[in-house]
Amino acid sequence: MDQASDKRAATINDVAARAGVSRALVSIVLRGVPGASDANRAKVFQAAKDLSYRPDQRARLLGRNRSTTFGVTFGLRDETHGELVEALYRSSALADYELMLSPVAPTRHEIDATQSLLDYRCEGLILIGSSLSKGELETLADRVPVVLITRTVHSDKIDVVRTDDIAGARLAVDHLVQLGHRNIAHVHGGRVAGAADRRTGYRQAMRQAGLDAHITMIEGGRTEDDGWNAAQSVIAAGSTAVFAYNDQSAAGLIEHLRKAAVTVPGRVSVVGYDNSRLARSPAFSMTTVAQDSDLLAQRALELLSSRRGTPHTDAEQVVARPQLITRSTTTTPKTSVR
Amino acid sequence: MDQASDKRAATINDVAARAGVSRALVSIVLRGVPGASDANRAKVFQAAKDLSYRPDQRARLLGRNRSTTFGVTFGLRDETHGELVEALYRSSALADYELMLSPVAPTRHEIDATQSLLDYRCEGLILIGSSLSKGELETLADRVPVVLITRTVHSDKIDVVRTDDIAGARLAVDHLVQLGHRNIAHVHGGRVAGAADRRTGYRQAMRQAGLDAHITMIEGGRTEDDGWNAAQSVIAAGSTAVFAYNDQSAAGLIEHLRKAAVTVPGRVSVVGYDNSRLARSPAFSMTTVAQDSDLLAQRALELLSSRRGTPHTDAEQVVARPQLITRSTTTTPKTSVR
DNA sequence: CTGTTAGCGCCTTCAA
DNA sequence: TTGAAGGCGCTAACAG
Repeated sequence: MDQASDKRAATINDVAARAGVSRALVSIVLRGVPGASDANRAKVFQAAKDLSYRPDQRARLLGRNRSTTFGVTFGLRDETHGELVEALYRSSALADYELMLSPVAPTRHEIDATQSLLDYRCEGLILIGSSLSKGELETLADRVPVVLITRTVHSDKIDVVRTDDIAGARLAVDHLVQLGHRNIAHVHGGRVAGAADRRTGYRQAMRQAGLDAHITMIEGGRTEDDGWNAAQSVIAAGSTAVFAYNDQSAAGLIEHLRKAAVTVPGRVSVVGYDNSRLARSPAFSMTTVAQDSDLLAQRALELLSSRRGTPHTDAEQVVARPQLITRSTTTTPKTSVR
Repeated sequence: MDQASDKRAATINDVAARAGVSRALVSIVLRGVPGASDANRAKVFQAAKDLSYRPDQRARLLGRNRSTTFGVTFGLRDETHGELVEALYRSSALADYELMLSPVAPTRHEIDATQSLLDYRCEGLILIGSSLSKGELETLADRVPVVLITRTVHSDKIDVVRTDDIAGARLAVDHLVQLGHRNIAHVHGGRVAGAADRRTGYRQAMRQAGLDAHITMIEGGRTEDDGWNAAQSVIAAGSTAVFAYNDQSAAGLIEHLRKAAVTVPGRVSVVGYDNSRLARSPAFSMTTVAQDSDLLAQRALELLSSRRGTPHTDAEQVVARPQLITRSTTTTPKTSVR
């Protein structure tokens, strides 16, 4: 076994030598472009297989001076980001683009994450739940097409693909209103991406239902802890229903309520957001608002692909429709409200 | 702004031209190796800055015929994998190695994930929670050093860095025994990485406590659903305590128990595994067994770094000690057991 | 201390 | 259909 001793990976030269043809021919055959006899084609394939040859990506992309690679930043701690990344891989399998991942974490700033992607000369960047400033984003967009998922920015240089969170929030609140709730609180997401829209949607729906007086904003966040910490305020406010920023915080809230002997949905109904694993799990079986990850991913990829050559003319805003999923954390109010 | 119109990224030639020196000199200066006058050094830095130049990684790594990059595969759906990846980035910041991520998902097999890493000529592979067969792993190891995290394999070609799960399980069970429990069940992890060791540890600890007769294995898994589904069996078995495969399944189990009016820890104590976000959250505040992610990550990186040149002589098995973290899902049994 | 030269592994004309 | 030559952007060994 000459490749165990000689650990260096096989190159195109090795394949050419073994097949007894020129390097160029190997390249032609392996890329599947016309220009080789069937006999040679077979020889090359055989040789490549024998050597378990795979072209060096670095050389491949460098050589043709294109990377055909899109860079993706995402939060390692954020479960919904993971689902989007999965969806991106699913969609990109069909396209002729590769994906390169660059995680964001408390110890790895988003700027560093994008920089490393740029160092590989990615031809486009997909930023999931970015928290970069508009200025930083536009600086990036000057170098390479950028599309945001799960976050909005008003700039003609940056494409945005997102769910209509205002509509999503309204879906949630309308559902609760229809069930007969009036004291509906919102445990919001603070400054997190998308939180502002969900607040807006909540307010709109409440006003439209004539419940202006019952609008109750409660400090929250995106983690279980944040939901947990909001429980006291929910109880104090005498709400019979809560719309939470996301499923995670809803889960923490539900836990705390139940621990305080406030049954869910018996005494308080709860609606989450994202239709995450947690919400789907029988442990919570949570009524929630689902985003269409596959659609978002697909559109993001399409936008980036279409940006080749065309620089940031006018950016597009793709807005996907959310969907309410009714499970078992919501029901009609038992107690009439004061 | 010539770089907005000319969108092509600056190359080393551009920098050299602007600084009025040769390309080689630029390379020397930018790499920080000796061999340039201070005057030129300054000029090069200035030029590079003006052009906001960053070397092309593909060319850089290709040129010196080393990638100085380790590839990492991980499960997008697995929260503990995310924590390990974070730890890897933390440790690698100190080393002279880059990391390249390649996710595993239902639609992206682990083999494809590793292949893509190999295509970039990573100099080492870190496989988190791999589910490849021993044969597949050894084939990989023939091409490049491989280290496994969170999974064991008995091969002299493959390094393993893991927590002593047998000890971890014993920690959990001993804790319950000391509290006075006797009917202690184990909701196990099935065929998932690490599950076998945890079963072994559970059995050992039970026997050692003279509780052979009370050994109760209950079908589980790694998700909330699996824990949820195990609840009926736990109740049926009349257990006063449960050691679960991991925090996620423990959470599902706790939810179901509470819903069935079986208080935790009042009627049943529960110990999880991993000290994940869920366990730490006040919503669960779970007694659990913690793995030292930072240590695992650091040792994995060290092993790979030391494997340069030295082929798979004898593989090492690094075993980290787990730690019991007592929180509020465990207490002394109230009901005496039959 | 500087610049020239020759690769790294692949792709892409172009002529044979 | 095939092979030779040049280039991608960078590094590194070598003379000047």
